[in-house]
Amino acid sequence: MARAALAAKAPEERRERIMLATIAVVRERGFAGTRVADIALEAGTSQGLVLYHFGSLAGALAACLTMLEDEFYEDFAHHLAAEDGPVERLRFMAELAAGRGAAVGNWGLWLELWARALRDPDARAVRESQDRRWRAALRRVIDEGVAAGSFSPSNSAKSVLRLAALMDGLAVQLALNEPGMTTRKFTELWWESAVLELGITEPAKRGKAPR
Amino acid sequence: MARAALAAKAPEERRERIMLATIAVVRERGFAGTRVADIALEAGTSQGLVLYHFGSLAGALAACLTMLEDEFYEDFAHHLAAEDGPVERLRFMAELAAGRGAAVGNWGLWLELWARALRDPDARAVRESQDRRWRAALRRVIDEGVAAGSFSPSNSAKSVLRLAALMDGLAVQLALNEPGMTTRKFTELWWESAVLELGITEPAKRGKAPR
DNA sequence: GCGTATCCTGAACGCCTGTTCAATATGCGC
DNA sequence: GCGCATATTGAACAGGCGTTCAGGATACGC
Repeated sequence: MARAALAAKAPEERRERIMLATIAVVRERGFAGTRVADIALEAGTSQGLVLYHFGSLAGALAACLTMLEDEFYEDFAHHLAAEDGPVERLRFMAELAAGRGAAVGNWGLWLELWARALRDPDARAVRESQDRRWRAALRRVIDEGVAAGSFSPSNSAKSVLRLAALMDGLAVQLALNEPGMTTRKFTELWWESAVLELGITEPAKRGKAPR
Repeated sequence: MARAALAAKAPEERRERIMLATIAVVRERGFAGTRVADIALEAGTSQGLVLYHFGSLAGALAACLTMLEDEFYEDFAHHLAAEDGPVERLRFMAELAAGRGAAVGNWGLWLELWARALRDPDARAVRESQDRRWRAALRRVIDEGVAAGSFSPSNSAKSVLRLAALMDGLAVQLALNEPGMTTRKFTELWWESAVLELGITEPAKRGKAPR
């Protein structure tokens, strides 16, 4: 029984280890620089096995993309629900976005994804889905804040677009280590914009809200 | 004499044609997908000549990067100076950014550049230089507006960062053809943000300023 | 006109790398 | 234990592609 479970799981574990290795390599070398040999080395398996499980290098990359997507969102939704009010939730999103460097898939990976999405339909689908989910979450938090009287945006749909876009733009600088751009600065700049956009009055209890 | 001038220029023209071809191919296939053969075909020359002039594929790509940089900025600086006030100039920058799709090097190329800048020092230098120049221009326009009494930002340094980042973020959506994101929407969203950030009162005379 | 430096070509070379495959190992049902 | 299905390996293969190179064209100085 124990051995049966192990046996049934062992290949699955190998498979997952390969996916994790793929993410690691992509993060280090980029999509264009990722080789089957690198993945195999990182995963501690043979090249053949990578192809056995995923059919091709492209297949492995695609699998790692969808894994990234799910992984990130699972964490996010879980933690977001734990926050106890719209202002806190918004604050949480700001900090999470700023911290994507440390969390799963740093922003560099996102830049890679954007560029790849220009040509690869899989990448495009993943990034579009991510984006949609992120904006929907933002939208929900803002609506909640409006209902609670904490926010008073002049046009909440536009505010969602702008605040989401601002995050992406700040992320570019963060990912490229623009001198002067830090996680803290990211949060600060974005939060001030949110305050301006949404007319936030009540300060967030969590985190060190700038000004 | 005429022949001498022709002879002296012909190789230079060939060289430039190759650079232009390189840009064209990169725009179509991306950096990772650009081959020496593609460039040669596009330029109507032999593969050998590309290597003769630029030493290597990487050399050709680097040359096309710096060419892109100069080309864009030349146009920009020229037209910006032609506008006749801070509000108009700011408006011009918004429209130019939104229209980078049509102008030299569409936004897709920029995404490529960002991703490449993660690993390639040349790309990083180009994109950093571009970014710095763009922000400096924004800064100058804003300062001018403050001096003229048209703008009253609470913190102009931060406004520059945010407005520049917002452009990049909106650009991602534009480059990826996010449904609902158009050149017009780009300008509209950004301009409203600028109004909010800078407390612009006087409307721009040029262009169809939203609201 | 002739030699020479520069420019240009296209074929050949050789490396890199994704993929295939035959052989081997592993574990499970019986 | 036996046989079969699945998993795993590593070596060989093949195609793509950057780079090299030997040769030819071109134009200029003399």
